[in-house]
Amino acid sequence: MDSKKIEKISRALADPHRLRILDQFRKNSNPVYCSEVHDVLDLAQPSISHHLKQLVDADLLIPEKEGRNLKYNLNQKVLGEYISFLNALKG
Amino acid sequence: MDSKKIEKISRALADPHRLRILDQFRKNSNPVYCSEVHDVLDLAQPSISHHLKQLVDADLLIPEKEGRNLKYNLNQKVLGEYISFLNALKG
DNA sequence: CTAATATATCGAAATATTTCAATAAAAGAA
DNA sequence: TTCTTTTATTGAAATATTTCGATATATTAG
Repeated sequence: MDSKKIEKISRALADPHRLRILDQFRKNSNPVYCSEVHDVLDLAQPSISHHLKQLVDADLLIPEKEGRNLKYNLNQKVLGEYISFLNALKG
Repeated sequence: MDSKKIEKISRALADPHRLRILDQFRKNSNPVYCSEVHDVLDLAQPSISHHLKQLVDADLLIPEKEGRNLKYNLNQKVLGEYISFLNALKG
């Protein structure tokens, strides 16, 4: 994983709302629905859309349409690669 | 490790210059001197000071004065806790 | 088709971050 | 003490991010 990608993932993780979104995956496990995120975050709809986009653009979440709804799966592969980078840094 | 700290560490990692600073630890191993960072980054001195401060404030680097100079050690404990958080998220 | 629901995009305001010149402070050298 | 070196702080400009109202798009229901 290159440095630009590490930076992007780190930035995606650097926000309290986005961390709460990710926390849903620990509580509910995959998948998490957009509407569930709406229930948990006290933000306007465009803001939630923005935050989910950051996570998808960082490849941390994989979106999938399901009719009118949108569900997200955690990208364990990318998360694992990010963790590997940090482990290598740790030495 | 609480959410605020995860956020702070993530933000500290979300910058190309700061990632290059951390890369020095992989190349040279501990400790890394402030002057070495200066040699590697093409930034004005106050900018380097700013970036090092972000890393220290996030507890990723532990500063130590050595005469006029300043050296930094990687905080492996905190880095390990951050990795643990990510592993728990990964599930 | 029309209405309702779910999500995305646009555009602008508010806020945060990055950068550097200027300056300050700390510490050793002369 | 005075000079030099090393790092930190201040203040301001440039840039990036977050937020939301308004609006657009997509999909299903009736």
